[in-house]
Amino acid sequence: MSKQRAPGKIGRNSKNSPIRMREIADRVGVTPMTVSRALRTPEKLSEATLHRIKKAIKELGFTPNYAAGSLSSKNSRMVVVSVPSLANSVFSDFIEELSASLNLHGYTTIVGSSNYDPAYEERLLAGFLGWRPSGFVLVGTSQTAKARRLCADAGVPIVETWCHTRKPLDLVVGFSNCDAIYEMTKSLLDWGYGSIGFGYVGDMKNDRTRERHRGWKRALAEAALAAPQTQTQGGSFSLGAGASILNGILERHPETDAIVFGSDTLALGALMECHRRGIRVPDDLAITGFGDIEMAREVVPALTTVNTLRRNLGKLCADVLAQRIGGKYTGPAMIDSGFQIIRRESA
Amino acid sequence: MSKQRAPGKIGRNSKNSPIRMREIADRVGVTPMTVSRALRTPEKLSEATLHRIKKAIKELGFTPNYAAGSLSSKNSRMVVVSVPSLANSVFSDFIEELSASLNLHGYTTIVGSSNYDPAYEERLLAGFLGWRPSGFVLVGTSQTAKARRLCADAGVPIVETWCHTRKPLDLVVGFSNCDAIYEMTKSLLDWGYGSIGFGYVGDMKNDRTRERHRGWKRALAEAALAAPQTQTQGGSFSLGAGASILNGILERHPETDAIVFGSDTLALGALMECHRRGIRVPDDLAITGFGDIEMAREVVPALTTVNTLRRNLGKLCADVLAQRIGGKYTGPAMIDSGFQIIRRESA
DNA sequence: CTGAAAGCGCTTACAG
DNA sequence: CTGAAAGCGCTTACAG
Repeated sequence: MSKQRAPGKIGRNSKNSPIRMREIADRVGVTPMTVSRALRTPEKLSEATLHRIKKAIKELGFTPNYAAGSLSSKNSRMVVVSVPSLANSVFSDFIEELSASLNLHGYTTIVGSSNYDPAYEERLLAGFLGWRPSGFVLVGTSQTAKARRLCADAGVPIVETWCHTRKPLDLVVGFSNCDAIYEMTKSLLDWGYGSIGFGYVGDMKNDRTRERHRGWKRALAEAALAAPQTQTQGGSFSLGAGASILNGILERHPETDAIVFGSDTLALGALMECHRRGIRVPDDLAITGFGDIEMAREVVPALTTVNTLRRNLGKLCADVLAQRIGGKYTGPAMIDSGFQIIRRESA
Repeated sequence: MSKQRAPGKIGRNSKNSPIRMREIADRVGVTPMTVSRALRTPEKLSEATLHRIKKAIKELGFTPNYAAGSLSSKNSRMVVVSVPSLANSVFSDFIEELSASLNLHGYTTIVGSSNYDPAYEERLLAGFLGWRPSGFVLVGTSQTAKARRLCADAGVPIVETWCHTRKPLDLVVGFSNCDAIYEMTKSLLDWGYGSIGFGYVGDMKNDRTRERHRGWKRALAEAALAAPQTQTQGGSFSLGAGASILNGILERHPETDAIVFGSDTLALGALMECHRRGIRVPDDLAITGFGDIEMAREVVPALTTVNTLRRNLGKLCADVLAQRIGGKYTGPAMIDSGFQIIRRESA
């Protein structure tokens, strides 16, 4: 099927007329400044002039050069978003909503996916700084110290999200990971489970992992239960990691009757492993996740999990950041976006 | 947990020293032009000067202003990528690899997710044009005619991917959707299935859907089999849609012994529905997907599917586009990235 | 190997 | 309501 035809010249179809405000202005008989006003502050123009300019813009197919605008106004209208991963739909849904909402406010979104690697995240953020972003959205607080300084020193609004924190760079819009897992673990205790493990990936340098772990431990401590069963796994948030964690916990603590996982992906991987091993869920073992991705609802048995309202959160972050950039934000420095425990069949 | 503390002033930590090439130049005792050369063409500088400039850049923490560079060089080093969705990991994996590779080549990636809505995609692309991108990566060929014209008229390299096409805008790097589903359907026939349905979402305006449908039909025609069982579903590529499609096909064609789905998500949704309805897979019904997402490998029974090597494809698109932008691409106008039929338990 | 001049396409800050 | 001048921070295209 591979055609060996060589590619053509670029720009054949191009009109090759670099349309600037100058061209619009000339056609209408005004100066470029008036064209600029038609785009930014149309209310300052006479209706007749505005109408003719708009017509010329449409006819000539003019799109203003953002780089020029960014340079002269010192306002890039660009927002940098740093997420740990794109592969997990909790983040891709969040970004889709965030990006669409920011677009409505007139901002372009640049997404950096660090793959849970703070060093790579730092390099990405350092590079994005060249665009002189108008604002940042950072998932979590576990960036390197240098990366956090770089963002803060940019002197523009920052929204930290997907977490709570006592030392925000600027604004925080998110949920309490600790409270969410605390509630989930307490619910399991209420439902009669007594030997509850915790499964996660990576290490406690990650703020969300650390907080979720803390919530689990706190709930067990309050119930005067020991909290021995915890299991981690190097590598990434994969289904396979969930299976490994399950096996690790059951090997060392066969009495375990429930496992709280730090993500839906891990929980689903464990659930699949239960199918393979013939472990009945929830009769032999209860499993809970975190995120409420679509598969959580559709898998058999359906997964009990935490929903963190990620689409709402994306819109909220966008709206708050846009207001803050515009100097119109008057709300608190920290907004709790909440969460919901969703009980299904797996626990 | 929500603190009612008001947010602080922005830029408190900011050094408030707008570091430009001017500042670096002054400190070293050269002109900004020499600093510019240190970044773009270091081989043209004396080693001593280069060393001192690099030192000053590091000490002052200088990042060049990309907007200024973009404006003066008419080279934004920005690549626009348009995908139908971020939620499906086939695309998020592709983008992660594409974006990381483009970053290595010195390009910033702007991602637009259209949610399978060509009208929205057109608006997104039109907006991105303001950044004067250096290149485009477009998934599929089903953009609106106007959107395709906008990209072509930008006069920069374009890579169309995730497909083959006879009328490329510029370059094509992708796989044949028709061949892939043809091979899958033929395999099912080889494995003894005789009444094979096809499940998809949306309509035949989408080039990938159309091609996959064609592949299925062709395989059945070659085997002198009728191809009655096809079922679509409005809405999006969700697990729920997969379940609906399954039910629709089985209701109208109870003799169906295999269903080829146009995506893993649909296939997995159908598989879950089989669990709920007590339909044994593959004994009562075989199911195949498209994409080979992680869950395909881990689900029970594991899913037979098509792997389209999306990470390789992302890197390939990035490398080809970067070469083409640099005027160094000498390969064919169309590169076949291939696919693999992955047989697992579900068929 | 390095520099002085001009300009990229906008917006700011005055003026009228 | 509209315009003329200056400048944002780089790079191009000469010069030497």
